[in-house]
Amino acid sequence: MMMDAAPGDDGGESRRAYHHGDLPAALLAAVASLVEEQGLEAVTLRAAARHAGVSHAAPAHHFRDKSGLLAAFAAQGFEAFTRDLEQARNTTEGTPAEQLDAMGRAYLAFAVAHRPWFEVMFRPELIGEHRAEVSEVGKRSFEAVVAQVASCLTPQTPPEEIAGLAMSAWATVHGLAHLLSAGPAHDLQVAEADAMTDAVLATLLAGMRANPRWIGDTIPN
Amino acid sequence: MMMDAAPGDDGGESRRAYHHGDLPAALLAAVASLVEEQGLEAVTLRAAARHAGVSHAAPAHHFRDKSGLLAAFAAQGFEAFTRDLEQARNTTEGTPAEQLDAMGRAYLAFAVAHRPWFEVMFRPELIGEHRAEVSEVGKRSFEAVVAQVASCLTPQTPPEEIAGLAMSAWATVHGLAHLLSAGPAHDLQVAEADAMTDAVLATLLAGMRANPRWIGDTIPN
DNA sequence: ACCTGAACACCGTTCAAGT
DNA sequence: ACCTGAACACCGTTCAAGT
Repeated sequence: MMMDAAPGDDGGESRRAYHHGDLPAALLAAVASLVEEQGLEAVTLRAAARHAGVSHAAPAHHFRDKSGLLAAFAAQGFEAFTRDLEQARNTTEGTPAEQLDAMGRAYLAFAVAHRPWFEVMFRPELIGEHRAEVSEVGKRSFEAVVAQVASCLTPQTPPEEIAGLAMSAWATVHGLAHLLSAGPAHDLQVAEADAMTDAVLATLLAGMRANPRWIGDTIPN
Repeated sequence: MMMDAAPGDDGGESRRAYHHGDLPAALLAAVASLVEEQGLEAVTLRAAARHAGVSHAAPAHHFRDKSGLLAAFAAQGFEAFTRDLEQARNTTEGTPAEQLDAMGRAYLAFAVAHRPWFEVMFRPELIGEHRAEVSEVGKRSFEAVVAQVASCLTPQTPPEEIAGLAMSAWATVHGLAHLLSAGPAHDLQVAEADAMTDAVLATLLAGMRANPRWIGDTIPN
């Protein structure tokens, strides 16, 4: 309430809606709070509509179906994710390897801090036919990692080799993130999470350092 | 039909049931074929009951609720999984490192060949309150990996260090498995899967070899 | 003990009808 | 254009009643 709407300019297809300034945004916010408070299973179209104060049929006018709503939610997540990854790199002064390490920790921090987001982002069956729009933004996250891995390698490194090492980094951190999320069910103590993170990142970086193309420990001039 | 039931001995709590010799087993088989044919979303208690030829209320007499049925399904999965991992080690002659590599490939093969099983096994929210029974068997899978990692390290290696390296191996392979499953949604070409597997396992083993405790490349006497 | 049928409170989706 | 209300076919779960 008390939104400072742009006074003059409220042009053609702007979002002045029936009950809200922006029902799509209200529904996405509803998804976020539902998933935060009651878990992913509690996210239903009807509950989101209730949360936004509209009828259960209203969401259909903005998202084709439930997976459309979740796809939009996942896309938002990937944008925040990419932002976190890039910020971790940009605020870390030091070697490319140290920046890559920081990105790995940012990855894990995101997975822990925004578990539901993370879950939707990597569960393609939830977004059904809407994969295209999500993989668009998801690719940008992956490219951020690839770029950093590339900066740890000699400029002549062929793309397939960069991709292989980037995949190593991505898979390692992603797997740890997944296990730390699902882990409590399999007796992985969260108390050990920090020690595990250090150990896993150390092994990953040691493996990358073994590559003859590695130059990640020298700050580029 | 035409089951060779034990002729004499069909003692007290044996599974001679109403319509089936074993409705619980029939329901688990129904879950397997449902998930195989139509995906995990198609798995409902009612559909499983239909598949088994019983009323929709029948499953409640054998599994407390839907998550109970899925927990039993996941437990079956972990047993098969452990079997595959141990078989990969036992049928690989060579260094401990080569056996570990074989286990990693068995892990990935399982995830690809039994994607739905794999999915249920590592989605704790699906099994709800029944985590205990699943983590019981799940722990055995993890222990198989830990044991093999331990055999790649000097006997004096402290348990925390073994755990850290085992977690590296587990997380790396698990992450790759997860990405290869969810990957098609994020433009990871399956065509590259084999190359990625080789690259990721090579980096993992290189990282483990960098550890001063490593003795995995010599066949124990 | 094992299973059924009806009942209840929820879903997602569709569609005529309202403004 | 945007939203509602009713309707439809599905769920999971419970529970009296049957054998």
